[in-house]
Amino acid sequence: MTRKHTRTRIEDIRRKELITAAHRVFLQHGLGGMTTKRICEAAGMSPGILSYYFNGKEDVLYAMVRWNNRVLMDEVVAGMNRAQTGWQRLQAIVAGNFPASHFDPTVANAWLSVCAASANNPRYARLQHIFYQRLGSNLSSVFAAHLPPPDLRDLTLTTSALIDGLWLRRATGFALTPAAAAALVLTRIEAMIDPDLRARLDLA
Amino acid sequence: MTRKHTRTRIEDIRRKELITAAHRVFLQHGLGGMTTKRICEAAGMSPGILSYYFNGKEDVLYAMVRWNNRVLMDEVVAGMNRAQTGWQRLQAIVAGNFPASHFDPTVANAWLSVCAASANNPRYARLQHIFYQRLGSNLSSVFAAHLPPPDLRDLTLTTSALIDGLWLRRATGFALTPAAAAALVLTRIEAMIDPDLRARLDLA
DNA sequence: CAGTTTTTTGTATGTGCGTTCAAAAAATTG
DNA sequence: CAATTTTTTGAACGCACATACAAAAAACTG
Repeated sequence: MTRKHTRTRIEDIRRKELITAAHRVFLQHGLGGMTTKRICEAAGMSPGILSYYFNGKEDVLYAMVRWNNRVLMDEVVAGMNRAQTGWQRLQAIVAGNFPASHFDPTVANAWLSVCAASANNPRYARLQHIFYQRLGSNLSSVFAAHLPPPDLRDLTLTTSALIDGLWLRRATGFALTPAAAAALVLTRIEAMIDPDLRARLDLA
Repeated sequence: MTRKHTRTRIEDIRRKELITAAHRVFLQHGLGGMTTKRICEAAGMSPGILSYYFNGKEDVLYAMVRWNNRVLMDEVVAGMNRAQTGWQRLQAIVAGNFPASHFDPTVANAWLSVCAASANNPRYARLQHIFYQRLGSNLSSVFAAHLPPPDLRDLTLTTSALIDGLWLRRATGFALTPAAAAALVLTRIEAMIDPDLRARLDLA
């Protein structure tokens, strides 16, 4: 039992070390630049170790993307919980999609390479799907009581498209701060809803 | 002279054949799935031929992306020339960015893989830059006389981000027709400018 | 048609990758 | 400390690919 326990602990430690190492390589080289050698090197281990703790490179990448998505989602939820009004919840959602420490060309490109890879990787596609659904349900929690479903659908689509598009432009090196990006999205949302609704969001 | 002429003609023909073959492979497999073997096979030629007419695979890919961008730009310009009013010119610009025959998940993914590759390929990055600048200058030709530079800049950024974002969503399989995408973008632009300006665009 | 040049072929070569695995090292146990 | 199990190593293998190149085929020439 003690033996089993120790074994499991080390296994968990190594797996997490490999995942975070993979994340570092990912941010620096993008999904295409991630090689077994580089990941293990970044983790300070031998190349062969990867197959011992994972079923293959794909497993590490998937775990890494999953972990990364999880962190981002948690930040958004935390921000929403701190919010008092509907508009503040909206601010938290938008701001959470432009994390100050990660809205830069390198990270944007890395994220982009995952989107591109989703085309031929159902597991990545699934993670992306979940991500979009989460964004949609967050926005719904703000607007559902005030908008008919078709308008809500349009607003959700526009917002997510706008966010993605800004990330894409950032990937090309376009000068844009996280705050400016968030402000731009919020301004556009304001232009899309009627002033009456906008006012009500400051109360609820 | 005759000899030289013939040689050049065949060279041009083969190069174009390889480029269009590369384009077909590109649309089907994305940038990452393009191998010399596949390209030459699609062109009905032997694998070694590529090195004879190009300096390497990168050259073919670059020529292909360049050619593709050119075709898209030409369509937009043609549409703009047919337009009578400012609003119609805007419609042409937006519609031209959602070509009916190419706005589908496969093409969107292929395009996305180029964006991802731009990170480590200055030549692709340059093509992308030109593409965005062209979109910006087209939009400017509609709005420049009516908007101060900062507003114009914001409108251009929002519009291009929205367009890119919709392509990105389409890449994930999101159900969206070219017409619906164009209509959505136009609706959002309408919401961003004041009604007076909107009315004037139907005249000029 | 023989001679010459252009074009095409298919194989050979080198490279980088993911994965495997026997052996070494380290840790654990009695 | 010896025995056993767990963990790590690093070289070896197979595969896919871009490219080079000598040989073959085709086209052209006088």
